[in-house]
Order: sequence, then structure tokens, then C-alpha cells
Amino acid sequence: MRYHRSDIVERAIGVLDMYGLPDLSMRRIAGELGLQPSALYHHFDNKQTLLAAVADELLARGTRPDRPDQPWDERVVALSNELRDAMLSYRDGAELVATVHAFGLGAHAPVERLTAAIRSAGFDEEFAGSAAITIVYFVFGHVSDEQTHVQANSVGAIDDAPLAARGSESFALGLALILDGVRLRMPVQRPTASSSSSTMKS
Amino acid sequence: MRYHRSDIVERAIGVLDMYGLPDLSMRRIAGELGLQPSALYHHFDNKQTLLAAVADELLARGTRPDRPDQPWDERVVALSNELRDAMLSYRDGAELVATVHAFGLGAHAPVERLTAAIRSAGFDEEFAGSAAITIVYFVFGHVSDEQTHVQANSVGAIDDAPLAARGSESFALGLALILDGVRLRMPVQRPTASSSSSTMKS
DNA sequence: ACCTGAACACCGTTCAAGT
DNA sequence: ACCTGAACACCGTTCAAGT
Repeated sequence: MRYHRSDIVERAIGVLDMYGLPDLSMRRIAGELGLQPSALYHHFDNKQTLLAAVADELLARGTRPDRPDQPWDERVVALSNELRDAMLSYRDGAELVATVHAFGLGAHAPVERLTAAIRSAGFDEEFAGSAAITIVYFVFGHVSDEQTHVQANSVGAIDDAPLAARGSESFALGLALILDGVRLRMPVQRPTASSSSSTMKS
Repeated sequence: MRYHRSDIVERAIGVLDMYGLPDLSMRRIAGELGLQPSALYHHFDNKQTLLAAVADELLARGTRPDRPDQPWDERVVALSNELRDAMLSYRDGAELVATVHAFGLGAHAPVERLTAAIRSAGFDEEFAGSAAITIVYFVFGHVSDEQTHVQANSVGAIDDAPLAARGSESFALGLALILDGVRLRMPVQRPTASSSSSTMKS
């Protein structure tokens, strides 16, 4: 049987969801496909590249098209919730995506889309990038904790881990804090033909 | 030669700083001490426990006593900068601390101290905890990226990694965004004998 | 182009046994 | 209490060779 990159990525996602990130090894993936481990190196340079492809596929599956018609802040909230849901959909999804993002080989879409949404409020590229990455760090950290403490508690490990990290209320609050900071720095809105100042919220 | 936990932790920090987190193995640490790997298990239950001790020592080294006299927001900024500096002081320090914090066996001090600082502004425990953890996730993510992209660029890897993540300006900005969100939610300040309303900033 | 088989240089952890 | 020696069950990666 001959496989393509996409087959391997798909199988890898299966292994991830079944056995978790620590068991997502090249040998395991190869085994599940009935291949020798070395066969994977015909499709991917190394494990990091494979993981990057897995993370990107995972994000693609949980991601709907952009909505540039929405107000910028609603877009940011929607993108953040979508990112959270995408990562929560697969075991250890957050840790995988965060790791891949950290070594810079993939998982770039979230920062890019958030940056675009923030830019649409009139911010410059640099500010929008910094704000976007602030949000993404928060989301990665929060969702990782949500996910690992589900496991930790069910395995019967420590119970009083990071106190405040559970629940989507805490997620919404953290996101709101950052968003308020962004709002405070909104550039002055020059009215255009299609916008009237009477529709502006405080 | 007989060793204590503290000797092993110290050597582990040496290995971390010299060779990085991926090379911080039980066998490597044991080797540097002239021990068999199995000897380490007399001092620590497993690798995670050892790493937790290493992270806590690393944080302790870069941490000065609290300053409860300062205004709460200055305390938060000081604690955040101190945390960043502590992690930047050792190779892969941020990734180590973030990992340890993620599996819940150590690195609790930052969240606790930030929570206390925010509580001192009059917030309840729950809000303070959520805000503190939002800050900590941001700091971990930002500093990890700062640290790995120094390496990544020097090894000659990808150059256009997370765009906005470099420099301490971006760090200060992200932190300021979150802090503004917190400020907006300040509970009404009941004047006390030692505070006059005329000293309040907008 | 895609894969096998064997090897290299590693891991964390356990456990009986030594002092 | 602290450590050795040997073993178990794994890793990622390389490379010559096969079809």
C-alpha cells in the first residue's frame, strides 16, 4: 500500500486523539499504517514537520471562513472561540498547536487572522500583530490548561492545580481584558460615506 | 560521593543552561554527577518532579521579595518583568517553567503573587485569579517565543516566524493591554483614612 | 516514488543487590 | 540512606538496498 502525506497526517490525528501527544511517535504512526518508521521520512523531513502538518490540518478542520463584514471585536471573539473549539476537539490539541507554533513551522493562521481582524479597526500592522499574539498566547495557555487538567483530574493527580483556569467563563474574561486594552487604543475613527457617527457605541 | 536533592537540582540547571531543555535528560544529569541514572530516583519520584524542582529554583533565583507598599498595577508590572527576566536568565527557561506550570507540579509562585497584587486593588479572589493567569499565559508564551527565536535564527532556521513577538516593547504592550482591561473593572474605591480621592488618576 | 531492514545513539523507569 | 548494574520497553533518524 502506498500512502501520501495526507494519509499520514490523517492517521497521526487518529493516534493523537486516541493516545495523546506523548504517544504520538513516528514509530507509532508508522506502526498504525503498517509501515517501517523509516518510510515516514520519505514524506516528511522530520517529526517536527509532520507535527506541523498535523496541527495545520487540525486547525483547518475546526475553522470556518472569515467574516470581514462583522465588527472587528466580534471577529476577534469569534476567531478566538473558534481556535479554542478547534483545539479542544482533539486530545492534547492545544499543546500540539502551541508546540508547533512555538517552533515556527506551522499554526500561523490564528495569528494572521487575528491580526487582520484587528487591522480592520484601523490599527497599524505592528500594533495589530502584538495584540494578536497576546491573544494567541492567552488562548494557547488557557486551553492547554483546560485540557491537561481534565486528564490530570481523571487520572487522580493533583487537584489544586492552577486555580482559575477552568471553564469558559474564565476564558471569556481573559479575552475581554485584552480586548478592552485594544479598544482603549483605537485610532480616531474618520467617518466614511458608509458609516455614520450616530451608530458608534461608547 | 553522596548527593542531596539540591545538588542534583543545581547540576540540572547547569545542564539546562549549557545544552538546553531537549538535552536535559535523567541520564545526562546523572552522567554529569558521575552517577548511574537510577540513582536519581532515590531523590526524585520521576523526571517531572525533578523538573518542577528545577523550575522553582530558577524562579527563586530571579525573584526578589514582594513590595506590598507599591500601587497594585506597578506591582503587577514589576512581578511580570521579574518573571520574564528570571526565565530569560537560563537557556530554555521559559519553556521549562511553562511546561512545569502546565503539569501542575511547580511554578505556582508567579500566579500566586500576581493574584495577591491584583486582590490588593480590591478585586475578589476569582477575578484576580483569572486576571493573574491571563497575564502568566501571556508572559510564558511571549518569553518562550523570544527565547526560541533567538536560537532558531542563530541556527539558521526560518526567519519569518511569529512576526510581532520580538523585543521588550511588544512585551510591555501586551502586558499593558491586559492591565487596562483589569483597570476598567476596578471595584469602586471606598476612601479610607490614608487615601484621598484627589490623588486618583483617571 | 515509495518502502524495507538493520543499525546508531539515545530515552525514562524498575528492581534486585550492594555499602 | 544512597548508589550500582542490568534490564525493559521504548525513542528519532540514517542509510543501503529493494520494487
